[in-house]
Parts: sequence; structure tokens; C-alpha cells
Amino acid sequence: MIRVLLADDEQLIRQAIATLLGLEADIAVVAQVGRGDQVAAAVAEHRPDVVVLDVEMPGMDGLTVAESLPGQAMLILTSFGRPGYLRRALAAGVRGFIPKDASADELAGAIRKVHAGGRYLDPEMAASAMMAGESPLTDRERDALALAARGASVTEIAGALHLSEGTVRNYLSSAITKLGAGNRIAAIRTAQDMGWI
Amino acid sequence: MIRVLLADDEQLIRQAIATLLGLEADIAVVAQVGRGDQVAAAVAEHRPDVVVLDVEMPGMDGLTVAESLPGQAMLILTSFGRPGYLRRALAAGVRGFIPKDASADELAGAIRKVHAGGRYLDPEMAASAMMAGESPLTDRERDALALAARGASVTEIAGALHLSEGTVRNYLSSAITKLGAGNRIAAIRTAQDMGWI
DNA sequence: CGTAGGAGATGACGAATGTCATCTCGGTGG
DNA sequence: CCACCGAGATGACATTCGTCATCTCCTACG
Repeated sequence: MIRVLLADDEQLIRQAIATLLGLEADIAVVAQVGRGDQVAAAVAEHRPDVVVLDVEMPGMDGLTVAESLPGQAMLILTSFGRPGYLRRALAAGVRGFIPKDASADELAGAIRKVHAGGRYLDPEMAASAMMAGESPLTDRERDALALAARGASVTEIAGALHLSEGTVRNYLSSAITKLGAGNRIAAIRTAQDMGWI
Repeated sequence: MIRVLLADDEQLIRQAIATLLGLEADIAVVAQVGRGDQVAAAVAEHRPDVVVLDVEMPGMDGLTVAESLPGQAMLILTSFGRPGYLRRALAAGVRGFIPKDASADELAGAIRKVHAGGRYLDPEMAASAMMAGESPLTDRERDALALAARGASVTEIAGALHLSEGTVRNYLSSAITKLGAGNRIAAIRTAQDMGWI
């Protein structure tokens, strides 16, 4: 019997997936949590064989959670096929990555693969991640762009990052260039779509 | 028996919710679609009692679908509690509005209410919609801001809207002021969070 | 030791943005 | 008929952005 921990912020989804997985003879959902920052405690308590993580969660996002659980068998389940998500997940030791528009069979199959020590990456997501390559942004460019994405002005970004305003403009400028965008807003959109911020 | 049509783009979610609803004695899921633009045809074919619509769907979003089905009993199911969504839904004659982090019981209850001709609005969402009031933006301001949100420059927006660049700047400026934002990007974020664009 | 390279700062400059006051021109209501 | 109002246009102006070339440290590395 494969013991599964389910982490997803939407109760209906969590409950529904738990029900579906419960129909599989060899899978048992032993715990459910609705926040990223509750996963670690639940893992410690229930010692699941496989942890199924949503990326978008309050408290702590699924990728950060994954990074904090080395050695644990994990599978990421996400709505958004952002290439950057897959990269971060793989870097964190996650062996399964599946979109929410997969079928229940695929999910169950992926859980079994991951439990057996194998990998399961959604083929389409893997392909788009390959196509996209990895983020061309440096850490600083990413930080500056992420703050800009929240509506911060150059002055505010400079304050938050302890940089001069000119430097911030330089970073944003080079991020815009690297992303092939025409302005800050387009750069933000691209970076978000790719999962780079 | 309440005949339900389920429209949601994520197969796993759709399948899972269908399974959950199937456990209810008086509810039967008679059809499922994964795209907004397939809902009308499916409704014509299956004549469901209640249509459950996700807001975020490819092809056509759930709110637009709702507006195109006057008289049909509908229930909106969404991840995002954007106040503007609720308003649009109510204006389109939708009588049920429920977040994806509700429980299956609540969903089933809401479906029964809507089928019986009643209303079910998630209390929390209704409250935040009341707090937020309705969009302060004029149509033009909204259009301009929506295009800006996609990364368009003032020149491009002016072209798309058949306005002069100065007028576009005026609209954007007044949108920024009305939303209490410091710049275009912050205005975009606010408007998106509220479901106003 | 010497030096290449990266992070950050600076200054300059043109282009885009944000803000205002003002003007035009079709309605619309009295 | 006329005053009024709202959508849109215009022009002007101060900022803020986006871009570049250049300069300073600091660090890794041969």
C-alpha cells in the first residue's frame, strides 16, 4: 500500500483527488494539508511514502517545500506548466511532475513510478521546458523584476535591494533585453509565464 | 435526479469532482467539457438542470459563457475570489458562486439550491465583493489598462483602441489615480486582483 | 603578484510615462 | 434654442524609464 500525503490549498480539489486515489487498490491517502508551511509537520507525523504537492499554496509554495524535504519521494501537481517550475522541482530532487489536466490514471501511475524510485515527467511539460531552456536572468535581475512585478517603483526596489537606483534601472534594462520584451510590463509577463519569477 | 454539466479545463479536477458528485444520491453528472466554447453545444445536447462553470478556461471564460446562456441554472466554481467575478456572474443571471476551496458538501448543497431556484453565494466572497464595491473604471479606462497589462505600449494601445496617444495616457493616468496606485504596473495588479480587467 | 571578471555605481540622454489645464464636438435635457 | 455634460484630443511639463559607456571595488585564479 502506497501511503500518500496530499498538499493543495483548495479543499474541494484535495478532497476530490483523495477520493479518486482512494479508488485505487494500492494507494491510500493518509493525510491532507492545505498550506505549504504545514507539509513538513505532516510529513514528520505521518511518514508518507509519496508527497503530492501543489505549487500554488499559501504559507509556502510547493517548490520551496520540496527544497526543504530532501530525500522524500515527491510529486508536483500544478495548474501551470511553467518551464521554470519543472527545473526548480528537478533541482529539488522531485521525481514526478504532472499537470492538473492529466487523468486520474496518469496521476496514479505517476505516484507508483515515483514510489518505485522512478521518474514521471509529463511529456508535454518536459518538452516545453527543454524548448524554453533555463532562465537567462541573474539573481539580481530576477529580484528586481519580481519586485517590479508587484508594482514597486525603481526607488522602492533600490531600497529593498540595497542598491542604487541607477543599478536597479540597469538590471531591469538588461532583464528586458534578455527576455526580448519591449518594456518592463512585457518582461514581467514573460518571466511569470516561464516561471522565472 | 439533478442532471449536472461540468465545465472545467483541468481534467483531473473535472474527473475528481464528477466522482465526488456521483456519490450524492440525487446528483448525476451527465456531461463534462474542458473548454468554454464547448459548453453551449453540450448544453443543447444534454439539457442539464444545472451547469457548473469554472471561470478560467480556454476558448471562452466561464463568465462570458454564463452571459451567453440566459435562463440556464448555473453555478460558478472558481479558484480566485475576485470581487468583479461575482458581480459579472450575478449580472449574467448566475445564482451560485462558490470557491474551489469549499467542501464537497457545500458544492452539492449549492447545486441543490440553484436547482431549486434559490441562490448560493459563498459568504466570504459575497462579503469581499461588498467591501470592494464595483469597478471605478470606465469602459475605456478598463480597455486601455487591459491592453497595458499585456505589455502593450501607449502607441500600441492607441492603435488598438483607435484613440490618440494623449487620450490613452489620460485614461491610464485616471485609472492609476482611481485605483490608488503609484504607477501603471501597480494599477494593473490591483485591477486584476479585483477581477476588474 | 598580476589580472580578468563580476557586482555595483555613476552620469548622461532620449524616449516613454504621468499629470493638468484646456479645447472641440455630439448628444441630451430643459 | 441653448446650456450642459461626457468622450476624446491637444499641448505642455515634470518625472520616470530604458540604454550606454565608463569607473570602482572585490574576488577568484593562474
